[in-house]
Amino acid sequence: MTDQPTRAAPTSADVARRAGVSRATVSYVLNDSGTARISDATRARVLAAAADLGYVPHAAARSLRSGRTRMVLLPYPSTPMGPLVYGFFAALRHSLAERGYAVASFGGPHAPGGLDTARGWAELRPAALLVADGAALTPEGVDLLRRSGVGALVAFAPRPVPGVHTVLADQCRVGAAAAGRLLARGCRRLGVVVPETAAAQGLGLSRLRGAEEAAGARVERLDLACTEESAARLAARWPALGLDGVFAYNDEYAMLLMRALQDAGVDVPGRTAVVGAGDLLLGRLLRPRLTSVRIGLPDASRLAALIDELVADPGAVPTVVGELKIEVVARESA
Amino acid sequence: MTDQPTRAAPTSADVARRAGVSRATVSYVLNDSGTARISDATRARVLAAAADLGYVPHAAARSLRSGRTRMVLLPYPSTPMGPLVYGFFAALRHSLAERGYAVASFGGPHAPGGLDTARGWAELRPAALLVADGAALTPEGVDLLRRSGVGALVAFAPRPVPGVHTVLADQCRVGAAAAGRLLARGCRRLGVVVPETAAAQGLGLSRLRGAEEAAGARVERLDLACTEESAARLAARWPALGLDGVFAYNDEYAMLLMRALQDAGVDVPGRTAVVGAGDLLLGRLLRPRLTSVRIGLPDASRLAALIDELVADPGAVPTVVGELKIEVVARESA
DNA sequence: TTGAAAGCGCTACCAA
DNA sequence: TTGGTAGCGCTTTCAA
Repeated sequence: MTDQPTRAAPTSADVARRAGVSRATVSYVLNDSGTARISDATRARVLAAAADLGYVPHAAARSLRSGRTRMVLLPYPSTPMGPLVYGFFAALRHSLAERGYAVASFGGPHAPGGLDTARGWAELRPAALLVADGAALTPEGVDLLRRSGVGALVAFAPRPVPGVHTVLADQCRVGAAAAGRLLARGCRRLGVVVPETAAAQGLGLSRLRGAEEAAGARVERLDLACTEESAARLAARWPALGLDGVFAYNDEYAMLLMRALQDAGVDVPGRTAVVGAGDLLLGRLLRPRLTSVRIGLPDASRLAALIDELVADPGAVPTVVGELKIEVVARESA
Repeated sequence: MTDQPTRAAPTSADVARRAGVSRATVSYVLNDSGTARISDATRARVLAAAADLGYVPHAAARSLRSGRTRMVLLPYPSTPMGPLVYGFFAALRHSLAERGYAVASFGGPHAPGGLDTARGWAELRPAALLVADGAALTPEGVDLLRRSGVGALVAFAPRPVPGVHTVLADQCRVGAAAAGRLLARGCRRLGVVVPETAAAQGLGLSRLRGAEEAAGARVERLDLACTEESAARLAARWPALGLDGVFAYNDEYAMLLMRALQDAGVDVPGRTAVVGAGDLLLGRLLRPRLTSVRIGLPDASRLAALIDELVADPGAVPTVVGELKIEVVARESA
């Protein structure tokens, strides 16, 4: 411990005392309040005092008193974020910051979307909440959040969530689009990769289901970990599997699998066609160039505008406010 | 139920009224306070009332009253996060959550590390602050944060930051290690890629400087955008550049450049050796396999433990608390 | 075992 | 143009 006296953080009362004015005046000056007109001399004294003391307003006190927050909560999804989602989050942070919101991402290893999680979000009394993983939102959770004063409640979910503005994001459609492409190319026996990572498995299973719905019983589930060894093992089984088309979950797994198949002497796409998802740059750098399912997320600035409106008018009736654009980008691998 | 629950969020006073007890009792029950012993009957009544009303405590009010927070602030760095940093952040969130902290990531388009940014962080009165981009932390900013009560102040920075527990993270060393590898292989004229993206340029220039310090004047700066076109343009100039070794900023840029060089008929590593950074899985999938600079981040759980200690004893003298482990993973490309 | 009451730091209404 | 002041919702000491 240093022998320096630990000075407590200065409060607005300290600033007022130093400037020789009241706390109200300090508040007026520091918030540039239009209601009260402060003389330039007083204003300067207050500002100087605040700067001298290194005054920093207390966000919790402010929001407690004012009853509202300019915070948008953007919890981390339970599935690992790829560059796609990460880029979207960054763009959204940017757009919302332009509108004067602070975007906060929280995320622990909690069960996503459950009542406890919803309570944890509600405790922060955010102005808006955007849930990437909206399927897990329960009606009780939605009710809790609404009653706690969350103005804008937006979720990505496969189907409309009652009481919530929903962006339709059905991962099945990704699998269906991939399977559709493979079937159109004449593939008869399809494989679909499901990541072994627990966190990514939910997404993988949704995509698998979509492929099954599109291709019927001609689909084989392929569990794959994100390692060269796992891919090599899968590739070694390939002749026995007898698959002529595979949807590899996403572009990264596709790169992993394609490399293993090529190393095992399986011609792509001649013997087996491969489809990825995400349409990342890396797919265009592979040889053969990777056919991929493009996943078009909503426009971040438009979503920010929507959130802004909903915060201003929290009574708006929840509707479907957007949808993922799913399309196959055909290249050489399938 | 005699009356409809109000639209406004119920407070602990509402719970107290419904349970027929005082607000103090409600607080005791809901916080499992050891100081006061509450009869089981009362406890049950309070819990039932809270559940009925959908009571959610108000985090701001709680932290205002108690004067402390269990929040660790982990602002987004100004440089775009790769999978390396993202994974580290996720692990840290996990470790800190185990210790009862909520990790919050904020990030707007603020000037990183400036005084305004520091004030923005200080307003939240976090228990701890971990700055990835510590070089921009000014002494005034550090002072402000300290005085606002931040217990643990930890930063990643190229050199020790006064008043801050620093993890030494000098990006020059990445460039130096790459250049060292290339020189050891006998390369005479080196290129170093600097990303054109504004956000990544700072990191790129640091790595370039490190390479220059290691290799003297034999280094050529190569600006490259993250697109195939940009890479093709660079590759077309390659014969004129006369370089026999290149450090490509990171593994992704290395993949991009290597593909362009190969398409332009430049043999890798025969004609030009290529080194990446980050040691991602994708480097092992490329042919030739990518030589890469591994960047070992600190152990997340150890860092979480340190933060926990510092929160408990905020007077601890700031020291260097760790260092990036930089090592070259030699493969085929260099 | 429970209740009354004093604030935490701040904003905003109402007087002066 | 400025000051007094009443709370926002919560925790916690002290009394009952």
